[in-house]
Formats: sequence, structure tokens, C-alpha cells
Amino acid sequence: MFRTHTCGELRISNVNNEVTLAGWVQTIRKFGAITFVDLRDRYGITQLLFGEELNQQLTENPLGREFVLQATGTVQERSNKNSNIPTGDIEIIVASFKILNKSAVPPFTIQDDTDGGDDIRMKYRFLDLRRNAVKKNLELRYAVNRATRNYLHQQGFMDIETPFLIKSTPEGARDFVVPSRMNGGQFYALPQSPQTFKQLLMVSGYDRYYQIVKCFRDEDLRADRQPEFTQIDCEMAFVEQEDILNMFEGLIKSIFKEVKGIDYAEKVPRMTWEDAMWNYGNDKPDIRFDWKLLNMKKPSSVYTNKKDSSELINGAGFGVFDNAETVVAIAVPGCSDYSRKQTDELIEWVKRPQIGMGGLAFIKCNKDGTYKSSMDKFFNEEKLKAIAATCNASAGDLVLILAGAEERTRKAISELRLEMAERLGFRKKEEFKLVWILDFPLFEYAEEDNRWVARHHPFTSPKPSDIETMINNDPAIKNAAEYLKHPYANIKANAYDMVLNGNEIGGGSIRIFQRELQEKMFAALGMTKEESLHKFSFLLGAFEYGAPPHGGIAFGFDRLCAILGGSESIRDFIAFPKNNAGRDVMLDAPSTIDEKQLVELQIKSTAKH
RNA sequence: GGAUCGGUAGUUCAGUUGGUUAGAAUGCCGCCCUGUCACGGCGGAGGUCGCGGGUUCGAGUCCCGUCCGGUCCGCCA
Repeated sequence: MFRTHTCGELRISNVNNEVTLAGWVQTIRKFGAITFVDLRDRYGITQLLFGEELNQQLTENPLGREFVLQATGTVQERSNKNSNIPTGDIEIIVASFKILNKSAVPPFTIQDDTDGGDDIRMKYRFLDLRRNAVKKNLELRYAVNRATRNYLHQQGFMDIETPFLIKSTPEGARDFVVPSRMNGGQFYALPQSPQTFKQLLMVSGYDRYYQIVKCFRDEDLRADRQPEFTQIDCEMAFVEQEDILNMFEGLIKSIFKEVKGIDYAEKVPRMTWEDAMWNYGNDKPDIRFDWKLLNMKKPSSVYTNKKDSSELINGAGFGVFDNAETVVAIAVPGCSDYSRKQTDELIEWVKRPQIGMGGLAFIKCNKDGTYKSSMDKFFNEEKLKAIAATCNASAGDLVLILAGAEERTRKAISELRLEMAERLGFRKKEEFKLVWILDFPLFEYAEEDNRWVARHHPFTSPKPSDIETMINNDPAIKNAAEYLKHPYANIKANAYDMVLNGNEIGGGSIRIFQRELQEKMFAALGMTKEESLHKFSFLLGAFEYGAPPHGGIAFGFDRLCAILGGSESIRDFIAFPKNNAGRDVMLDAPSTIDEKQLVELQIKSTAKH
């Protein structure tokens, strides 16, 4: 037997027990005749005490960091206790030990506060994974996994595996492809999601399906995006949107409860996409803080039919505002005392290429009731006061104003809103606020191709009230500049996103389940009948044989874990992640393959010589 | 495809206006130490300043190119 206990479980009640432990040498502290060794395994750290009688053996078999050690001895109460670790009241008086394996000196210290940088830790990920910080994240990931399975199982969902070697589909992300040796010149694609399979399972009658499943997308990466990632993929038959929202609100609350011990009692608020864009400039608003945007001009028709409540600025004679398509403001609490240096720095911040604004106007709502702005030449104090009042700014607030083209300006102020909240500490990691975003547009206009693309995916159904608009109108866009006037621009989707603290953690839709409407959708996306049959005959065929109404949702599992763990980066929650160039720096993959393999795959011909 | 930050000892970093032998901490090695837990003390080894080219009497430092890593924009139904 290698061990009788783990390194995390012995307590004062075990005193005088004869035990054997096995683990890795974390630290060695030598004091002349006696030596302390901290032995570590997955469960914790236990202090070993090597007495004088073992000195000879230790000299002959010196220990080093990360050696794999087995030690047998007696548990005794420590004379000096360590309250920092659970086993800190006891130590093992070692009677005998065995080095099970030696270790090279590790390139960085295996400690909570390691001295290693990201690069070296990724290269030696198997060592990094020994560290508490990473272990804790993987444990959290497993807890989310268990909570998910428990809840969905209780609700009658069935885990069904779907294939990874599938067919490349148009639309959406770029596919990873796999050459087929047995079918020369042909390729499988790895799934971007099991979308069509789960819909087929609904046709087959498995009316509650789920899978915690890898998905693959060959697109550029970010801190929160990996080429292979995990989704909680779900689909239900005989449901409408309301059923899905309730079911998966339940899932996320169950995860909060089991993983974080949080009772998320209140109903998750719901917001239309239009309201999200209007009030936050963003389809995934962080509502941990209110800070709504103030639209100071009438909106363009991108955000349709909103009443303008303030025409304060028009005609005031300030060209920057008068000539701008959009002028939008936000009141930042408690920042009226910003110095010239601080406001200048904010102006530089919005001018960065990533934000791309020409400048930033501001109004300081001083605590003494006076107003001071960067536009004092153009507006008198009365006017400034009126603008500030419309922004719901209080004394002490700083009103920040951006002006410019609609889309860019809204995006910019949305970024500015998040940046200011971050700086002021309003984005608390341990505060969790959910919101459903509903009624997305079904289509987006793709300028480069002059055609419609599905905003969610091509299997998303339009709102019932929009079905006729879709069926009765020709999707062709005759005048690209006026695409917003096309009836398709206003069609709303039966789609929903779940947003947690400003991150999209899940999204789904009620699907199309009739062949005629699905064909119309493919046509609307610019596919010919032949193309759609070539790509999707299996799905269209399935719809001929009694497809039930159905819908579903998929959650980004890695991202959800990262947010629950208070991290920006999903890499910390993946055992073996890839870097931002899609490389596994530990394996050094991808790599070239043998010419023999290339020939076998018929990617390269044999006729070389 | 684009922007931006970084690359100096095993590791994390400092390195002034271009100027003698490139430093610190930590780790590593040796010696000392019977209650440490970030142990302590003394001593030691350890460098292709990412790579290539250029400017200069002289380059870690300036210029050009390139590779690697981080972050972001585009992209990601």
C-alpha cells in the first residue's frame, strides 16, 4: 500500500496513529540534526519531521524539490502549530522513507505565489497544474459540471453524444477541417456546435437533450476565446421561449447555489435588444451598476421608434454636436473633482485606435452646485445644468459626452461606461447580476456580400408576427445604402441571450421546424435551392417526418467558470489551453506532419522524383 | 488583416544621455544551524542582453527587419 492517508486529512485526533503518506516535496527546511519537509498532494500539505537518526540516510539519498516521496511514521502534536493550513496542528515523525522518484529542479516554484510567468507556466503546464491556484479553478469547473448534470438530470434531460467528424457548413465561424484518408480529397469538419444534431434528436423524440461538449471554431482568439471550447448544449421539444427562459434560469441559479452557495432568488430581469442598445450601447450590458446612457439627439433608425426626450443640443451652435449623427452622454458618480490631467487622460483613452473617437466632452457637476465643462465657450451654465439634469447627474458627478457616427459612438460610450465602472470599483467580482436579452433582429446586413446573414444562426425562427413579412417579401437588397428600409431589417428573432456581469454566457432560440420556412430562410441568406439541399438535405428531409416545435440554448462553459471564479481569462479554467495564436506551447502543436502522412491523405502526390 | 506592450542569470525584473568588468531578488550548489513553516547565517556558480542587419571610436540602450509571448480592434451564426 502506497499510502494510508492523503496529505490533507490528518488532524489532532490522529495523534499516535501510524501512517504512510505519499506526495511531492514542496519545501525542505534543515536545522542541523533535524529536517522539516512539507509533503504535498492534491489534498493538502503535511509536515514531515526527519530526526537525527535519519541524517545518514538523508545524506546518502538527498531530497530535492518535487521529489516523489513515501514516508511512514507516527502522527504527533506540533510544539509550534501552523494555523495557516488544516493539518497545521500535527506533523509526522518519520520512521522510514523511500524516494519513489527524483525530480529535476523545476523551472519555477510550485507555490501559490509562483515566480513563473505565463509563458513558462504554459510550457510546463503539468507543473503549473500542481499549484493551488490552478487546482482550485479546475475544482470549480468540475463543481459547475456536476451542478449542471444534477439539475438537467433531475429535469429529465438525457445526455446524448454527437459526432465530432461532421460536415462543413456555410455561415457562421470558419470550420476546422480534417482530411479523410479513405475519401481522398474530401474533408470532415469539426462541429462549431452540435446544432443540427440536437435538432434531429428532437425530430427523433428525445425531447430533452443535453451535452457538455467540445466545440471548434477556427477564428482569432482572445483571453476569453479558445479554438476548442466547451458548451453546455441543450435542446427541448414542445416548448416556447417562456419555457426555455424558466428552465435555464433554473439551471444557472442551481449552479450559483451548488457552486457558490448563492441564493439567487429574484427572477432574472428581461430586456429587449433594442432597450439594451439604447440604454447601454451594448447587447450584453453589465447591470451591476445602473448608469444608463443619455441620448441627446434623435436616434438614427438603427434603433427604431424610440422617442427622443431631449433636443437640448440641436441648434446650440456647437458644431461637434450639431454635425454628429449621435450625441450620447453618461453621468459618472463622484468624479466631478477630476483634475485637468485626469480628464486629459480620459480624452486620450477614447482616442486610442481601439475606441477611435475624435475627442470627449465633459461637464463637471461641482459639489457647490456650479458647473464647469469643456464646452464653456458654447454653453452657458443654465444649459450645462439642463444637460446634467437630463442625465440624472447629481452634484459631484462627471458627465462624459461622445459625439459621432451612430454605431461607433454607441460602442465607444459603452466601452467608456465599463472602463469608468472598472476604475471606480463597480465591477465587483463577487457580485453576480443576470439579465435576459430578448427580441434580437433575425438578420444582419453583410456589406461585403450585399446580403442578409443570420444574426444567431440560420435555424432560428422569426417571431410569429414576423413570419408573414419574411415569407411575403423578396430578400434581395436593391439599394445597399438603404438596407435599413428593407422589411427584413425589422424582423425580430425568437432568440435570447443570457448575460452575466456584462458577459454573454449563453444564447439560443426557438428553431424553425417547418421545411417551407427553413427553405425560405436559406433563400433569404442567399443560398440557391441546390446549395441548401447540398448542405442541409438531411435537416430539410427530417422536417418532412414530423418535426416537433423545439428550441434550445447553449452556455459557454469555460466562460461561465471563469466568471464564477472571478477571472477574465478562460485559460485559467482549462487544464491544457492554447495560446492566442492557437498554439499548444507545451506540445508545440500544430506541427508539420510526415510526407508519408500527406501522401496517405492524398494532400500531396507521390510523384515527387 | 491591423494596433499596442513586452523579450536581459533557471525564474521575476532593474539597467540613467550610447561609455570601464551588465545588477537585484529569488532559485540552484557548498558549509553552519534542534522547532521551522517566505527559516536564518556565510560563501559560490550562473548571461549568445530573442535572432539578423545597420548607425557609431563604442550598442542591452538608437534605427531597420524578423521570431516569440501578452492585450485589444477586425473576425467569432
